[in-house]
This record gives sequence, C-alpha cells and structure tokens, in this order.
Amino acid sequence: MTSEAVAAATVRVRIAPSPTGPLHIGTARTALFNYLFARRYGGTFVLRLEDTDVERSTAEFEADILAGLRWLGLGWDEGPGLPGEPDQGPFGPYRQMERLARYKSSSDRLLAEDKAYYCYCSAAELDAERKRLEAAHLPPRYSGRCAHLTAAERAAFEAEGSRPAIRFRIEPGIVAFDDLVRGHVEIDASALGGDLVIVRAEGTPLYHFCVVVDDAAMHISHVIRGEDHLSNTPKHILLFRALGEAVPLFAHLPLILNPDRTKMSKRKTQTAVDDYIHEGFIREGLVNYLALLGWSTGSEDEILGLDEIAARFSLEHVQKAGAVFDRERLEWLNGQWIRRLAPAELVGRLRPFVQAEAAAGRMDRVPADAEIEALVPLVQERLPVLGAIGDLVDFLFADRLEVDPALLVPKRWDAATALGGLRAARETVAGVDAGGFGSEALEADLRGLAEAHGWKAGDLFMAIRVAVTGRTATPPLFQTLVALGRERVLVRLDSAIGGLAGQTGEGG
RNA sequence: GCCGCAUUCGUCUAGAGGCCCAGGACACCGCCCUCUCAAGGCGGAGAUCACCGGUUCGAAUCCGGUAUGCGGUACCA
Repeated sequence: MTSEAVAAATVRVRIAPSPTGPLHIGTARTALFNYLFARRYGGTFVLRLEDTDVERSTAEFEADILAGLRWLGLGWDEGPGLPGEPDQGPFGPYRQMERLARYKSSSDRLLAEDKAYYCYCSAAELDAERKRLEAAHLPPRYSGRCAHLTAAERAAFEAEGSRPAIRFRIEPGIVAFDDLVRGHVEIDASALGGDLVIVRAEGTPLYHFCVVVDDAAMHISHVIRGEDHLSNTPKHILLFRALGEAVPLFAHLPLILNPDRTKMSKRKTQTAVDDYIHEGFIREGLVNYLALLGWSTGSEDEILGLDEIAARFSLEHVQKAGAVFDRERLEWLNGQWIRRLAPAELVGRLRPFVQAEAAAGRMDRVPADAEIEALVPLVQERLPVLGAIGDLVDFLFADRLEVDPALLVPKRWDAATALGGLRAARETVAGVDAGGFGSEALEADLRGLAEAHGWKAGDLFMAIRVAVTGRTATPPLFQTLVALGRERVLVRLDSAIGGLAGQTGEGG
C-alpha cells in the first residue's frame, strides 16, 4: 500500500492480548508494529483485553501486560483504565468480559437471520466424530447435524436439559483478501472445518466471534497481527460480512521463531518480557531489536530509537518469512543503547540492579547514586545488560572478599614470584600517601616496580587485580584501586599475601 | 490428512531484470590498540540467492512445477 492510500483513510489499529500469561515477546512485537503503524500514519492505537477464556485469565497477567507495554513506551490512545479507573476512549469498554451484552445482541441477530443456529452436540460426540474423520484421513469438519433442526427436535433437546452452543453457518465459496504483507490470499470456505462455534454452551462467546464484533465496533481499519492468524482470516471475513460490517484490511506479520524454526515458545526460548527486563535489557534495546525482527528500514541503518523507527515505518518492508529470535544480537543492540545513555540516566536504570545485588548478599551495602555515577565511566561500555553490573563492581561494596589463591598466580609466574610481587606492590602502594592516591601516580609507581624487578607489567597487574577484586576480568586496574581507596587496597593485599603464603607453606 | 504461507551467509537482513560471480549487521577467526575484560579500528572466512524448468540479449529479482519448513485445522486465544 502506498503511504498516500493509508493516509487517506482513518487509521485505527489495535493490540488485543489475552491475560492468560505474562506479556510475551511476540505480543510485544505485534503491539510495537501496531503502535508504529499508528504513529507513522497519524492513527489511533487501541488496546483491548481478550479475557473470555475465564479459566486461564487473571488480573495479575493483565497487570503484567499493561505494565510491560507501558515500560516499552507503547502507550495506547484508547483502552482499559487502571483498576478502579474508567476506560479511555469512545468505544469501550475495552475488556471483552465487560462487552458480553454486545456479543449477545450480535449472536441474537445472526440467529434471527438464520446465519447461525443452536447446536446441541456434546463434546463427546464431536470428539468421536473428529476421531472418526481423522482415522479415515479426512480433514476434521463439523457434520452440520444440528444445522437444520426442527422446532420439535430443539424442544426435545431442551427437555433433556442439554444446553446449546451457537454455530455460525460457513457458506461455501472462495474467500479472498489482499493481505498488506503477503498479497492476495484465497481460501476455500470448505476447508474451514464446517460451521463455527461462536458461543459456548455455557454462554460465553469465542475468540473468532469477539474479535470480529469488537474490531467492527471499535472501527478498526487495519488488523495487524501474527501469521498464525492468516488461516483464520476467512472466518473473520465471513463474520464481518454476516454482521453487515465493513471488512478491515489485514496485515499478517511473520512469526518469531525458536532456533529450530518452530513458533517461538516458552519451552525453547525465554518469552516473557518481564524476564528480559529483570536481566537488564533496556526498552531502547528491546524495542530496536523487536522492530528489526521482521522489518527493516530498507537501508543499512539499524540503531534506531522508537521515534526514528516510527518516522520510517511502513508495512512494505515487513518480511514475509519467520525470524529466529537471536539473543546475541539483542544483547549487542542493548549494549549499544546502554552506551548511549546519559550518565545520570544510567545511574537511575542501574539502581534496582545494584539493590538486587545487595539483597542477594553480594554487596554489604547499597552504594549511593553519586558513588555509582562515579563508576559509570568504568562500566558503561562493559554492560551488555544492566544485570551485569554486579560482576563489575560488587567487590567495591563488599566488606570481605573471597579470593581463590590459584588465581593470584599469573600464568607466566609461579607462586613464589606472585608472593614476592604482591609484597613489593603492597610496599609501593603503602608508599603513596592518601593525598597522592591517584590512578596516574599508582600506574607510574607500579610500572616502575615491575621494571625494576624485570617483571612483565601485565603479570604484576594481574596479581594485584585478583588480590583486590577476586576476579581476573575487571574495570581498569588503577581506577579500580582509586575507587577502592588506599586503606582497603592495603588490607586486601595483606590478605592475599597471607593466603598465598599459607599456600606455599611459607609463614606470613 | 486437508488448507494456507514461506524459502538470500549459522542468525537478522539489503536487494523490486543489467549497479550483484550478491551489500550490511550479530556471531566466528585473525591483526591493531591494550594492565585484564570490554569498547573501538582494520582484515578474513561464510550464500552455487531451496531445487528444476521456462520467459529474456540478460533473473536473486518475472512465470510454472518440485522439495523442504512452518502455521492453521478446538465449545484456546
């Protein structure tokens, strides 16, 4: 579709998650594409909760989904309000369980027009029928047994106390539509499995029915959703027509895949947006990555913020084939965005992760924001995710350090050399008074020390690094020493010397 | 089984008949930088554009078929 054609129409799109689980990466991406489409063409982005699966829907999942979408920055123009608050928008309510009367009146109308009928078949009967067809290698399909019941037959079922479901008549014919991503699609209605249940015997309406009633009522112009709904689209089109409603345009997005190229699932890939948030992925990184999963700018630009993406977005560059979720690429992009954060901003984002380190006992106190900000230059380019902060700085805020004596001995050294090196380093550090305890002075002195003994500076530095941090990979050593402070450096060097001396059998 | 959709480096992708013996990014490998880890720079390897036929002077790009994969096929969404 050309952008002019889109602009000519009033764009109204929606995301319609079911609160039957935490916000899923796939839902987040579908929401993102809808949001982008609305932003790009000056349209309205609607949020609707599809909570008719009462068994599995919960208020907690609902809260998680709304919070996740907000966290991503995907604000909606119309949708349900917070608990106790009114819904926003002229076409509410936006929770399907609050719209039951509307589905009822729509199904009544279909019934009155004989476009739908009552079906008394039991679950057991339908199951047996399906099994029989399967065994005969035939596609499962409703027989239509209740399609033309007489009033007397109906009365008999009612007398038995059996409660009917409502089925929508699927008339024969070819259903065709022009998908904005896939082009022209045609499906023979005979392949749809027969007349479709739209209301359960127990009285609640089913997804395929609600989605159509609501998309019509909410004047949705473009249905942008996952490819898993492509095969269901003819059912929806038939329902729109039966209801006398305008059929919206459809755009089916490629699926997000597991590494084995099956539809992304919890079993094989981490799917909850929450889990990514807790690992320290930031919204900029996640949004950027998700936008590039199945869409491209058409150019080689790829590090883009939400606003830039919205300005460039169009369905024309949406990919047709499924896309494997690549966590490494997500991490890279996330790191790119972390590096772009202003220091004060990064401190704010880091705070919860630092607090979690303390809560987990890996730090003995929670550092103040100013302390974290002082460390930003040392850590900012070393964080693929915010959660990596602990490994980088926890030794600075831990009273006691566990040091593996084996790590104190650099590869080219033996234990005795390491011991000598650490003792000499201890003396050198002790020789720098508190006033002159800066990274340049320390580096100059320690390099001088290494040279005087004929040691490779890197070896000496590694021994010191392990002694004061317990780790072999850390931020730059001299700045780390300064951050630690003279006294603690001396204490830790002493402790390492003691440990190593014990190892080598030598007295302190 | 039936119906539908898809198929460019391991992965995400650029590509709309000649600019492509296919470009970028992640990952991988080297080198540089370097106190470690990163980051950054430079370079490398990696795709007979699923396959087969056709159209055309010329096809990754158009057409047909085949294969493979995935999705759908519920009184789930």
